[in-house]
Amino acid sequence: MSSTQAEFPAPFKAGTPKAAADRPDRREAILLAAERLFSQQGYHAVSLRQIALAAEVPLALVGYYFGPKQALFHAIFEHWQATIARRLQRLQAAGQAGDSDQTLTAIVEAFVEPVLEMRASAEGEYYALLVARELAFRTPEAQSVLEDYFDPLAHAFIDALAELFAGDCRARAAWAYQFALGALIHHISDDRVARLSLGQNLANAPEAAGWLVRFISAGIAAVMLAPAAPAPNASPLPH
Amino acid sequence: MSSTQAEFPAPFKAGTPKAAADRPDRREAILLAAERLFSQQGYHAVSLRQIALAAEVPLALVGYYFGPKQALFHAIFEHWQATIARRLQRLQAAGQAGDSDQTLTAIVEAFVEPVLEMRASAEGEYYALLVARELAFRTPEAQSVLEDYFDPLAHAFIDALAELFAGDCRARAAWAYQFALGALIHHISDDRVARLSLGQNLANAPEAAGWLVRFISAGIAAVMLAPAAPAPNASPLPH
DNA sequence: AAAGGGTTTGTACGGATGTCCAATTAGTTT
DNA sequence: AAACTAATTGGACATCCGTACAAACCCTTT
Repeated sequence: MSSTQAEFPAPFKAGTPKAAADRPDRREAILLAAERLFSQQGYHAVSLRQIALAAEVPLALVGYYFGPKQALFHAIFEHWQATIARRLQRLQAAGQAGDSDQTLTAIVEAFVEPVLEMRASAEGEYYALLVARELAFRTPEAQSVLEDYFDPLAHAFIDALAELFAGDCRARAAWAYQFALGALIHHISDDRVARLSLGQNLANAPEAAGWLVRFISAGIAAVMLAPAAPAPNASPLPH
Repeated sequence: MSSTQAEFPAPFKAGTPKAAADRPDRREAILLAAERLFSQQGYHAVSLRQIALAAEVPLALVGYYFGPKQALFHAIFEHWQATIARRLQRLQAAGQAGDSDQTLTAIVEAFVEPVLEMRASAEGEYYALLVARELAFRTPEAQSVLEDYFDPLAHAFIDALAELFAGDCRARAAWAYQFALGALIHHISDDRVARLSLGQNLANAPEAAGWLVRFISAGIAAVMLAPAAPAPNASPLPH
Protein backbone atom coordinates (compact mmCIF):
# COMPACT_ATOMS: atom_id res chain seq x y z
CA MET A 1 0.00 0.00 0.00
CA SER A 2 1.09 3.55 -0.59
CA SER A 3 3.10 5.30 2.04
CA THR A 4 1.14 8.42 2.97
CA GLN A 5 -0.26 7.73 6.42
CA ALA A 6 0.28 10.12 9.28
CA GLU A 7 -0.10 11.04 12.93
CA PHE A 8 -3.01 13.39 12.46
CA PRO A 9 -6.13 13.31 14.65
CA ALA A 10 -7.83 9.96 14.31
CA PRO A 11 -11.03 9.47 12.32
CA PHE A 12 -12.81 8.20 15.44
CA LYS A 13 -11.88 10.51 18.22
CA ALA A 14 -10.09 8.13 20.55
CA GLY A 15 -8.39 10.77 22.62
CA THR A 16 -11.49 12.37 24.09
CA PRO A 17 -13.43 9.77 26.09
CA LYS A 18 -16.89 11.33 25.95
CA ALA A 19 -16.68 14.29 23.63
CA ALA A 20 -19.68 16.55 23.46
CA ALA A 21 -21.87 15.09 20.72
CA ASP A 22 -23.80 18.28 20.09
CA ARG A 23 -20.85 20.05 18.57
CA PRO A 24 -20.79 19.60 14.80
CA ASP A 25 -18.16 17.24 13.42
CA ARG A 26 -15.86 19.59 11.58
CA ARG A 27 -13.56 16.84 10.40
CA GLU A 28 -16.33 15.10 8.53
CA ALA A 29 -17.58 18.39 7.14
CA ILE A 30 -14.17 18.90 5.58
CA LEU A 31 -14.12 15.38 4.19
CA LEU A 32 -17.57 15.79 2.67
CA ALA A 33 -16.76 19.12 1.09
CA ALA A 34 -13.50 17.77 -0.32
CA GLU A 35 -15.33 14.79 -1.75
CA ARG A 36 -17.87 16.98 -3.48
CA LEU A 37 -15.47 19.53 -4.88
CA PHE A 38 -12.82 17.02 -5.99
CA SER A 39 -15.42 14.94 -7.75
CA GLN A 40 -16.93 17.88 -9.57
CA GLN A 41 -13.84 19.77 -10.64
CA GLY A 42 -10.90 17.44 -10.17
CA TYR A 43 -8.09 17.34 -7.66
CA HIS A 44 -5.93 20.11 -9.10
CA ALA A 45 -8.81 22.47 -9.85
CA VAL A 46 -9.84 22.71 -6.19
CA SER A 47 -7.93 24.68 -3.58
CA LEU A 48 -7.86 24.02 0.13
CA ARG A 49 -9.42 27.43 0.63
CA GLN A 50 -12.43 26.46 -1.45
CA ILE A 51 -12.80 23.30 0.60
CA ALA A 52 -12.57 25.20 3.87
CA LEU A 53 -15.11 27.71 2.64
CA ALA A 54 -17.55 25.00 1.56
CA ALA A 55 -17.11 23.18 4.87
CA GLU A 56 -17.52 26.45 6.76
CA VAL A 57 -14.31 26.01 8.69
CA PRO A 58 -11.18 28.16 8.78
CA LEU A 59 -8.44 27.18 6.40
CA ALA A 60 -6.00 26.08 9.05
CA LEU A 61 -8.36 23.40 10.30
CA VAL A 62 -7.97 21.45 7.08
CA GLY A 63 -4.27 21.16 7.66
CA TYR A 64 -4.81 20.32 11.29
CA TYR A 65 -6.95 17.28 10.54
CA PHE A 66 -5.48 15.97 7.32
CA GLY A 67 -2.06 17.49 6.82
CA PRO A 68 -0.99 18.00 3.21
CA LYS A 69 -3.54 18.19 0.42
CA GLN A 70 -2.52 14.80 -0.94
CA ALA A 71 -3.28 13.14 2.40
CA LEU A 72 -6.79 14.62 2.36
CA PHE A 73 -7.35 13.06 -1.05
CA HIS A 74 -6.16 9.71 0.21
CA ALA A 75 -8.36 9.91 3.29
CA ILE A 76 -11.46 9.95 1.11
CA PHE A 77 -10.72 6.51 -0.30
CA GLU A 78 -9.87 5.18 3.14
CA HIS A 79 -13.26 6.32 4.32
CA TRP A 80 -15.19 4.31 1.72
CA GLN A 81 -13.18 1.12 1.78
CA ALA A 82 -16.08 -0.91 3.14
CA THR A 83 -18.36 -0.41 0.15
CA ILE A 84 -16.09 -2.48 -2.06
CA ALA A 85 -16.50 -5.47 0.22
CA ARG A 86 -20.28 -5.18 -0.11
CA ARG A 87 -20.05 -5.33 -3.89
CA LEU A 88 -17.99 -8.53 -3.70
CA GLN A 89 -20.55 -10.18 -1.44
CA ARG A 90 -23.35 -9.19 -3.76
CA LEU A 91 -21.52 -10.73 -6.71
CA GLN A 92 -21.05 -14.05 -4.97
CA ALA A 93 -24.78 -14.19 -4.25
CA ALA A 94 -25.50 -13.58 -7.94
CA GLY A 95 -23.98 -16.88 -9.03
CA GLN A 96 -26.87 -18.88 -7.55
CA ALA A 97 -29.56 -17.89 -10.10
CA GLY A 98 -31.49 -20.15 -12.48
CA ASP A 99 -30.72 -20.38 -16.20
CA SER A 100 -27.81 -18.61 -17.80
CA ASP A 101 -29.83 -15.60 -18.92
CA GLN A 102 -30.97 -15.00 -15.38
CA THR A 103 -27.48 -15.52 -14.02
CA LEU A 104 -26.04 -13.00 -16.44
CA THR A 105 -28.67 -10.47 -15.48
CA ALA A 106 -27.99 -11.14 -11.82
CA ILE A 107 -24.27 -10.61 -12.29
CA VAL A 108 -24.81 -7.38 -14.17
CA GLU A 109 -27.22 -6.17 -11.53
CA ALA A 110 -24.67 -6.98 -8.86
CA PHE A 111 -22.24 -4.94 -10.92
CA VAL A 112 -24.49 -1.95 -11.52
CA GLU A 113 -26.94 -1.54 -8.71
CA PRO A 114 -24.71 -1.01 -5.68
CA VAL A 115 -22.93 1.72 -7.57
CA LEU A 116 -26.15 3.42 -8.62
CA GLU A 117 -27.48 3.17 -5.09
CA MET A 118 -24.37 4.80 -3.78
CA ARG A 119 -24.62 7.46 -6.48
CA ALA A 120 -28.22 8.13 -5.47
CA SER A 121 -27.50 8.31 -1.75
CA ALA A 122 -26.66 11.55 -0.09
CA GLU A 123 -23.60 10.06 1.54
CA GLY A 124 -21.95 8.35 -1.42
CA GLU A 125 -23.04 10.61 -4.22
CA TYR A 126 -19.75 12.36 -4.68
CA TYR A 127 -17.50 9.42 -3.89
CA ALA A 128 -18.93 7.53 -6.86
CA LEU A 129 -18.26 10.53 -9.04
CA LEU A 130 -14.76 10.86 -7.70
CA VAL A 131 -13.89 7.27 -8.46
CA ALA A 132 -15.36 7.54 -11.94
CA ARG A 133 -13.43 10.65 -12.88
CA GLU A 134 -10.14 10.68 -11.09
CA LEU A 135 -9.12 7.09 -11.72
CA ALA A 136 -8.82 7.64 -15.47
CA PHE A 137 -5.56 9.52 -15.07
CA ARG A 138 -2.25 7.75 -15.22
CA THR A 139 -0.77 9.25 -12.13
CA PRO A 140 1.04 6.95 -9.72
CA GLU A 141 -1.58 7.76 -7.09
CA ALA A 142 -4.50 6.66 -9.22
CA GLN A 143 -2.69 3.49 -10.25
CA SER A 144 -1.96 2.41 -6.70
CA VAL A 145 -5.53 3.04 -5.60
CA LEU A 146 -6.81 1.05 -8.55
CA GLU A 147 -4.56 -1.90 -7.92
CA ASP A 148 -5.12 -1.97 -4.19
CA TYR A 149 -8.87 -1.51 -4.03
CA PHE A 150 -10.50 -2.11 -7.40
CA ASP A 151 -8.52 -4.76 -9.25
CA PRO A 152 -9.74 -7.60 -6.98
CA LEU A 153 -13.30 -6.57 -7.71
CA ALA A 154 -12.67 -6.50 -11.45
CA HIS A 155 -11.06 -9.94 -11.38
CA ALA A 156 -14.03 -11.34 -9.52
CA PHE A 157 -16.46 -10.05 -12.12
CA ILE A 158 -14.35 -11.25 -15.04
CA ASP A 159 -14.01 -14.68 -13.48
CA ALA A 160 -17.75 -14.86 -12.95
CA LEU A 161 -18.36 -14.06 -16.61
CA ALA A 162 -15.75 -16.53 -17.83
CA GLU A 163 -17.33 -19.22 -15.69
CA LEU A 164 -20.84 -18.49 -16.91
CA PHE A 165 -19.87 -18.76 -20.56
CA ALA A 166 -17.86 -21.96 -20.65
CA GLY A 167 -14.73 -22.40 -22.71
CA ASP A 168 -11.48 -20.52 -22.92
CA CYS A 169 -12.99 -17.07 -22.91
CA ARG A 170 -11.40 -15.10 -20.12
CA ALA A 171 -9.75 -12.70 -22.54
CA ARG A 172 -13.11 -11.91 -24.10
CA ALA A 173 -14.61 -11.50 -20.65
CA ALA A 174 -11.94 -8.93 -19.84
CA TRP A 175 -12.87 -6.90 -22.91
CA ALA A 176 -16.55 -7.15 -22.09
CA TYR A 177 -15.91 -6.09 -18.52
CA GLN A 178 -14.04 -2.98 -19.59
CA PHE A 179 -16.80 -1.97 -22.00
CA ALA A 180 -19.39 -2.52 -19.28
CA LEU A 181 -17.38 -0.54 -16.78
CA GLY A 182 -17.15 2.32 -19.25
CA ALA A 183 -20.90 2.41 -19.73
CA LEU A 184 -21.46 2.37 -15.98
CA ILE A 185 -18.87 4.99 -15.16
CA HIS A 186 -20.01 7.35 -17.85
CA HIS A 187 -23.60 7.03 -16.77
CA ILE A 188 -22.61 7.82 -13.22
CA SER A 189 -20.74 10.97 -14.08
CA ASP A 190 -23.08 12.15 -16.78
CA ASP A 191 -25.16 15.28 -16.74
CA ARG A 192 -25.47 15.65 -20.49
CA VAL A 193 -28.26 13.19 -21.16
CA ALA A 194 -30.88 15.70 -20.09
CA ARG A 195 -29.64 18.13 -22.71
CA LEU A 196 -29.19 15.49 -25.42
CA SER A 197 -32.64 13.99 -24.84
CA LEU A 198 -34.17 17.46 -25.12
CA GLY A 199 -35.28 17.31 -21.52
CA GLN A 200 -37.01 13.95 -21.68
CA ASN A 201 -34.45 12.12 -19.56
CA LEU A 202 -33.21 13.20 -16.17
CA ALA A 203 -29.56 12.56 -15.39
CA ASN A 204 -29.28 9.49 -13.18
CA ALA A 205 -33.02 8.94 -13.11
CA PRO A 206 -33.95 5.71 -11.33
CA GLU A 207 -35.48 4.15 -14.42
CA ALA A 208 -32.13 4.43 -16.16
CA ALA A 209 -30.84 1.52 -14.10
CA GLY A 210 -33.04 -0.91 -16.01
CA TRP A 211 -31.90 0.39 -19.37
CA LEU A 212 -28.29 0.21 -18.31
CA VAL A 213 -28.61 -3.38 -17.11
CA ARG A 214 -30.24 -4.26 -20.40
CA PHE A 215 -27.56 -2.53 -22.43
CA ILE A 216 -24.66 -4.14 -20.59
CA SER A 217 -26.19 -7.62 -20.43
CA ALA A 218 -26.88 -7.71 -24.15
CA GLY A 219 -23.45 -6.31 -24.90
CA ILE A 220 -21.70 -8.92 -22.78
CA ALA A 221 -23.74 -11.73 -24.31
CA ALA A 222 -22.95 -10.52 -27.82
CA VAL A 223 -19.23 -10.54 -27.10
CA MET A 224 -19.16 -13.84 -25.23
CA LEU A 225 -21.41 -15.73 -27.65
CA ALA A 226 -19.72 -14.54 -30.85
CA PRO A 227 -18.44 -17.53 -32.87
CA ALA A 228 -14.82 -16.41 -33.25
CA ALA A 229 -12.82 -13.27 -33.79
CA PRO A 230 -15.53 -10.98 -35.10
CA ALA A 231 -15.61 -10.18 -38.79
CA PRO A 232 -15.70 -6.44 -39.45
CA ASN A 233 -19.29 -6.54 -40.69
CA ALA A 234 -20.69 -9.33 -38.56
CA SER A 235 -24.24 -8.96 -37.30
CA PRO A 236 -24.18 -7.69 -33.74
CA LEU A 237 -27.27 -9.53 -32.59
CA PRO A 238 -27.01 -13.10 -31.29
CA HIS A 239 -30.37 -13.29 -32.95
CA MET B 1 -21.01 29.39 -29.32
CA SER B 2 -19.21 30.45 -26.18
CA SER B 3 -17.70 33.84 -26.33
CA THR B 4 -13.97 33.11 -26.31
CA GLN B 5 -12.83 33.87 -29.81
CA ALA B 6 -10.26 36.53 -30.35
CA GLU B 7 -8.06 38.64 -32.53
CA PHE B 8 -4.92 36.60 -32.02
CA PRO B 9 -2.65 35.54 -34.89
CA ALA B 10 -4.58 33.33 -37.24
CA PRO B 11 -4.05 29.58 -37.45
CA PHE B 12 -3.13 29.91 -41.12
CA LYS B 13 -0.76 32.81 -41.34
CA ALA B 14 -2.73 35.14 -43.59
CA GLY B 15 -0.69 38.24 -42.94
CA THR B 16 2.63 37.00 -44.26
CA PRO B 17 2.27 36.14 -47.94
CA LYS B 18 5.23 33.82 -48.31
CA ALA B 19 6.63 33.23 -44.87
CA ALA B 20 9.92 31.43 -44.70
CA ALA B 21 9.01 27.77 -44.50
CA ASP B 22 12.32 26.70 -43.01
CA ARG B 23 11.62 28.43 -39.73
CA PRO B 24 9.95 26.06 -37.27
CA ASP B 25 6.27 26.64 -36.58
CA ARG B 26 6.29 27.78 -32.98
CA ARG B 27 2.53 28.12 -32.81
CA GLU B 28 1.96 24.48 -33.64
CA ALA B 29 4.72 23.43 -31.28
CA ILE B 30 2.82 25.12 -28.47
CA LEU B 31 -0.43 23.51 -29.51
CA LEU B 32 1.13 20.05 -29.64
CA ALA B 33 2.78 20.39 -26.25
CA ALA B 34 -0.44 21.66 -24.69
CA GLU B 35 -2.34 18.73 -26.18
CA ARG B 36 0.06 16.19 -24.76
CA LEU B 37 0.39 17.70 -21.29
CA PHE B 38 -3.32 18.46 -20.87
CA SER B 39 -4.26 14.93 -21.86
CA GLN B 40 -1.75 13.34 -19.51
CA GLN B 41 -2.17 15.46 -16.40
CA GLY B 42 -5.35 17.44 -16.85
CA TYR B 43 -6.03 21.09 -17.59
CA HIS B 44 -5.53 22.50 -14.12
CA ALA B 45 -2.47 20.40 -13.34
CA VAL B 46 -0.49 21.90 -16.20
CA SER B 47 0.93 25.42 -16.12
CA LEU B 48 1.65 27.63 -19.09
CA ARG B 49 5.30 27.57 -18.12
CA GLN B 50 5.40 23.79 -18.42
CA ILE B 51 3.84 24.05 -21.85
CA ALA B 52 6.30 26.70 -22.95
CA LEU B 53 9.18 24.59 -21.66
CA ALA B 54 7.96 21.49 -23.48
CA ALA B 55 7.43 23.46 -26.68
CA GLU B 56 10.86 25.08 -26.28
CA VAL B 57 9.51 28.61 -26.59
CA PRO B 58 9.56 31.51 -24.14
CA LEU B 59 6.53 31.84 -21.93
CA ALA B 60 5.28 35.07 -23.43
CA LEU B 61 4.91 33.48 -26.84
CA VAL B 62 2.09 31.31 -25.55
CA GLY B 63 0.10 34.37 -24.62
CA TYR B 64 0.99 36.06 -27.87
CA TYR B 65 -0.50 33.31 -29.99
CA PHE B 66 -3.38 32.10 -27.86
CA GLY B 67 -4.17 34.68 -25.25
CA PRO B 68 -5.56 33.36 -21.96
CA LYS B 69 -5.06 29.76 -20.92
CA GLN B 70 -8.67 28.87 -21.55
CA ALA B 71 -8.37 30.07 -25.13
CA LEU B 72 -5.42 27.75 -25.66
CA PHE B 73 -7.52 24.86 -24.39
CA HIS B 74 -10.29 25.90 -26.72
CA ALA B 75 -7.89 26.19 -29.67
CA ILE B 76 -6.99 22.52 -29.37
CA PHE B 77 -10.56 21.52 -30.11
CA GLU B 78 -10.79 24.15 -32.82
CA HIS B 79 -7.76 22.52 -34.40
CA TRP B 80 -9.45 19.12 -34.57
CA GLN B 81 -12.82 20.38 -35.62
CA ALA B 82 -12.47 18.77 -39.04
CA THR B 83 -12.47 15.28 -37.55
CA ILE B 84 -15.92 15.91 -36.13
CA ALA B 85 -17.16 16.87 -39.58
CA ARG B 86 -15.70 13.63 -40.93
CA ARG B 87 -17.57 11.65 -38.29
CA LEU B 88 -20.80 13.37 -39.28
CA GLN B 89 -20.27 12.53 -42.96
CA ARG B 90 -19.47 8.94 -42.08
CA LEU B 91 -22.69 8.73 -40.08
CA GLN B 92 -24.78 10.01 -42.94
CA ALA B 93 -23.25 7.41 -45.24
CA ALA B 94 -24.14 4.72 -42.73
CA GLY B 95 -27.85 5.28 -43.19
CA GLN B 96 -27.79 3.78 -46.68
CA ALA B 97 -27.17 0.15 -45.65
CA GLY B 98 -29.43 -2.83 -46.24
CA ASP B 99 -31.56 -4.31 -43.50
CA SER B 100 -31.85 -2.79 -40.06
CA ASP B 101 -29.19 -5.02 -38.51
CA GLN B 102 -26.67 -3.90 -41.09
CA THR B 103 -27.69 -0.28 -40.68
CA LEU B 104 -27.23 -0.43 -36.93
CA THR B 105 -23.80 -1.98 -37.31
CA ALA B 106 -22.89 0.66 -39.86
CA ILE B 107 -23.99 3.44 -37.51
CA VAL B 108 -22.00 2.00 -34.64
CA GLU B 109 -18.95 1.57 -36.82
CA ALA B 110 -19.29 5.18 -37.90
CA PHE B 111 -19.40 6.01 -34.21
CA VAL B 112 -16.45 3.92 -33.10
CA GLU B 113 -13.93 3.52 -35.89
CA PRO B 114 -12.91 7.12 -36.59
CA VAL B 115 -12.19 7.56 -32.92
CA LEU B 116 -10.10 4.42 -32.66
CA GLU B 117 -8.19 5.37 -35.78
CA MET B 118 -7.41 8.73 -34.29
CA ARG B 119 -6.39 7.11 -31.02
CA ALA B 120 -3.99 4.86 -32.91
CA SER B 121 -2.45 7.66 -34.95
CA ALA B 122 0.56 9.60 -33.79
CA GLU B 123 -1.14 12.93 -34.48
CA GLY B 124 -4.46 12.35 -32.73
CA GLU B 125 -3.34 10.15 -29.87
CA TYR B 126 -3.33 12.87 -27.27
CA TYR B 127 -6.42 14.62 -28.56
CA ALA B 128 -8.45 11.45 -28.17
CA LEU B 129 -7.14 11.02 -24.65
CA LEU B 130 -7.88 14.62 -23.86
CA VAL B 131 -11.46 14.32 -24.98
CA ALA B 132 -11.95 11.13 -23.03
CA ARG B 133 -10.49 12.39 -19.78
CA GLU B 134 -11.05 16.10 -19.49
CA LEU B 135 -14.60 16.45 -20.74
CA ALA B 136 -16.06 14.50 -17.82
CA PHE B 137 -15.46 17.33 -15.39
CA ARG B 138 -18.07 19.90 -14.57
CA THR B 139 -15.86 22.87 -15.13
CA PRO B 140 -16.78 25.82 -17.32
CA GLU B 141 -13.99 24.96 -19.74
CA ALA B 142 -15.23 21.44 -20.30
CA GLN B 143 -18.87 22.41 -20.56
CA SER B 144 -18.34 25.08 -23.19
CA VAL B 145 -16.24 22.74 -25.33
CA LEU B 146 -18.84 20.02 -25.07
CA GLU B 147 -21.69 22.24 -26.10
CA ASP B 148 -19.82 23.92 -28.91
CA TYR B 149 -18.17 20.95 -30.56
CA PHE B 150 -19.69 17.65 -29.45
CA ASP B 151 -23.37 18.20 -28.82
CA PRO B 152 -24.19 18.48 -32.55
CA LEU B 153 -22.48 15.15 -33.16
CA ALA B 154 -24.34 13.51 -30.32
CA HIS B 155 -27.67 14.79 -31.58
CA ALA B 156 -26.93 13.42 -35.03
CA PHE B 157 -26.24 9.94 -33.67
CA ILE B 158 -29.27 9.97 -31.42
CA ASP B 159 -31.47 11.09 -34.28
CA ALA B 160 -30.07 8.34 -36.50
CA LEU B 161 -30.89 5.73 -33.85
CA ALA B 162 -34.37 7.11 -33.26
CA GLU B 163 -35.03 7.01 -36.99
CA LEU B 164 -33.76 3.46 -37.39
CA PHE B 165 -36.01 2.14 -34.64
CA ALA B 166 -39.34 3.66 -35.51
CA GLY B 167 -41.74 5.02 -32.95
CA ASP B 168 -41.46 7.59 -30.19
CA CYS B 169 -38.11 6.43 -28.92
CA ARG B 170 -35.74 9.38 -28.90
CA ALA B 171 -35.50 9.34 -25.12
CA ARG B 172 -34.40 5.71 -25.20
CA ALA B 173 -31.95 6.52 -27.96
CA ALA B 174 -30.43 9.20 -25.76
CA TRP B 175 -29.87 6.68 -22.98
CA ALA B 176 -28.40 4.16 -25.39
CA TYR B 177 -26.10 6.77 -26.86
CA GLN B 178 -24.72 7.72 -23.46
CA PHE B 179 -24.04 4.10 -22.57
CA ALA B 180 -22.32 3.57 -25.89
CA LEU B 181 -20.26 6.70 -25.48
CA GLY B 182 -19.13 5.50 -22.07
CA ALA B 183 -17.94 2.18 -23.44
CA LEU B 184 -16.03 3.92 -26.21
CA ILE B 185 -14.46 6.60 -24.05
CA HIS B 186 -13.37 4.17 -21.38
CA HIS B 187 -11.82 1.87 -23.94
CA ILE B 188 -9.90 4.81 -25.39
CA SER B 189 -8.33 5.86 -22.11
CA ASP B 190 -7.89 2.39 -20.67
CA ASP B 191 -4.63 0.72 -19.90
CA ARG B 192 -5.97 -1.70 -17.32
CA VAL B 193 -7.32 -4.39 -19.60
CA ALA B 194 -3.86 -5.86 -20.07
CA ARG B 195 -3.53 -6.36 -16.33
CA LEU B 196 -7.09 -7.59 -15.85
CA SER B 197 -6.85 -10.09 -18.71
CA LEU B 198 -3.63 -11.42 -17.21
CA GLY B 199 -1.67 -10.23 -20.21
CA GLN B 200 -3.86 -11.80 -22.86
CA ASN B 201 -5.27 -8.50 -24.16
CA LEU B 202 -3.24 -5.49 -25.20
CA ALA B 203 -4.65 -2.07 -24.41
CA ASN B 204 -6.19 -0.57 -27.55
CA ALA B 205 -5.32 -3.60 -29.64
CA PRO B 206 -6.80 -3.38 -33.12
CA GLU B 207 -8.96 -6.49 -32.69
CA ALA B 208 -10.74 -4.78 -29.82
CA ALA B 209 -12.62 -2.60 -32.31
CA GLY B 210 -14.68 -5.57 -33.47
CA TRP B 211 -15.59 -6.57 -29.94
CA LEU B 212 -16.52 -3.02 -29.07
CA VAL B 213 -18.78 -2.68 -32.11
CA ARG B 214 -20.46 -5.92 -31.19
CA PHE B 215 -20.93 -4.90 -27.58
CA ILE B 216 -22.40 -1.51 -28.40
CA SER B 217 -24.63 -2.72 -31.22
CA ALA B 218 -26.18 -5.44 -29.11
CA GLY B 219 -26.60 -3.06 -26.22
CA ILE B 220 -28.36 -0.47 -28.33
CA ALA B 221 -30.63 -3.06 -29.88
CA ALA B 222 -31.55 -4.43 -26.47
CA VAL B 223 -32.54 -0.99 -25.23
CA MET B 224 -34.38 0.09 -28.36
CA LEU B 225 -36.25 -3.19 -28.88
CA ALA B 226 -37.38 -3.61 -25.27
CA PRO B 227 -41.19 -3.82 -25.07
CA ALA B 228 -41.75 -1.06 -22.50
CA ALA B 229 -40.14 0.30 -19.41
CA PRO B 230 -37.94 -2.62 -18.45
CA ALA B 231 -38.95 -4.77 -15.52
CA PRO B 232 -36.19 -5.12 -12.95
CA ASN B 233 -35.57 -8.78 -13.81
CA ALA B 234 -36.38 -8.80 -17.51
CA SER B 235 -34.20 -10.92 -19.73
CA PRO B 236 -31.57 -8.74 -21.36
CA LEU B 237 -31.49 -10.66 -24.63
CA PRO B 238 -33.97 -9.84 -27.36
CA HIS B 239 -34.53 -13.54 -27.05
C1' DA C 1 -8.81 26.94 40.96
C1' DA C 2 -5.29 25.25 38.43
C1' DA C 3 -3.54 22.30 34.90
C1' DG C 4 -3.55 20.12 30.72
C1' DG C 5 -4.63 18.21 26.18
C1' DG C 6 -7.41 18.25 22.27
C1' DT C 7 -9.49 22.09 19.10
C1' DT C 8 -9.88 26.25 16.82
C1' DT C 9 -8.24 30.45 14.81
C1' DG C 10 -5.75 34.57 12.56
C1' DT C 11 -1.93 35.35 10.15
C1' DA C 12 2.12 35.19 7.36
C1' DC C 13 5.74 33.11 4.56
C1' DG C 14 7.95 31.54 0.14
C1' DG C 15 6.79 30.13 -4.16
C1' DA C 16 4.10 29.44 -8.38
C1' DT C 17 0.60 31.03 -11.40
C1' DG C 18 -1.82 33.74 -15.28
C1' DT C 19 -1.49 37.87 -17.47
C1' DC C 20 0.32 41.92 -19.28
C1' DC C 21 3.67 45.24 -21.47
C1' DA C 22 7.59 47.64 -23.25
C1' DA C 23 11.48 46.65 -25.91
C1' DT C 24 14.02 44.12 -29.38
C1' DT C 25 14.65 41.42 -33.53
C1' DA C 26 13.44 39.49 -38.09
C1' DG C 27 11.24 39.75 -42.53
C1' DT C 28 8.82 42.02 -46.03
C1' DT C 29 7.38 46.09 -48.54
C1' DT C 30 7.95 50.80 -49.99
C1' DA D 1 17.83 52.45 -47.20
C1' DA D 2 13.86 53.50 -44.76
C1' DA D 3 9.46 52.12 -43.09
C1' DC D 4 6.38 49.07 -41.52
C1' DT D 5 4.35 44.95 -39.69
C1' DA D 6 4.80 40.50 -37.57
C1' DA D 7 7.36 37.72 -34.40
C1' DT D 8 9.94 37.27 -30.34
C1' DT D 9 11.76 38.18 -25.79
C1' DG D 10 12.71 39.27 -20.80
C1' DG D 11 10.83 40.95 -17.02
C1' DA D 12 7.39 42.45 -13.86
C1' DC D 13 2.71 42.71 -11.77
C1' DA D 14 -1.06 41.27 -8.64
C1' DT D 15 -3.00 37.22 -7.02
C1' DC D 16 -3.53 32.84 -5.38
C1' DC D 17 -1.55 28.60 -3.76
C1' DG D 18 -0.05 25.05 0.08
C1' DT D 19 1.96 25.05 4.35
C1' DA D 20 3.36 26.31 8.86
C1' DC D 21 3.06 28.36 13.54
C1' DA D 22 1.94 30.65 17.71
C1' DA D 23 -1.71 32.13 20.25
C1' DA D 24 -6.44 31.55 21.92
C1' DC D 25 -10.28 28.65 23.04
C1' DC D 26 -13.08 24.99 24.91
C1' DC D 27 -13.75 21.01 28.04
C1' DT D 28 -12.36 17.52 31.21
C1' DT D 29 -9.46 16.12 34.83
C1' DT D 30 -6.64 17.23 38.94
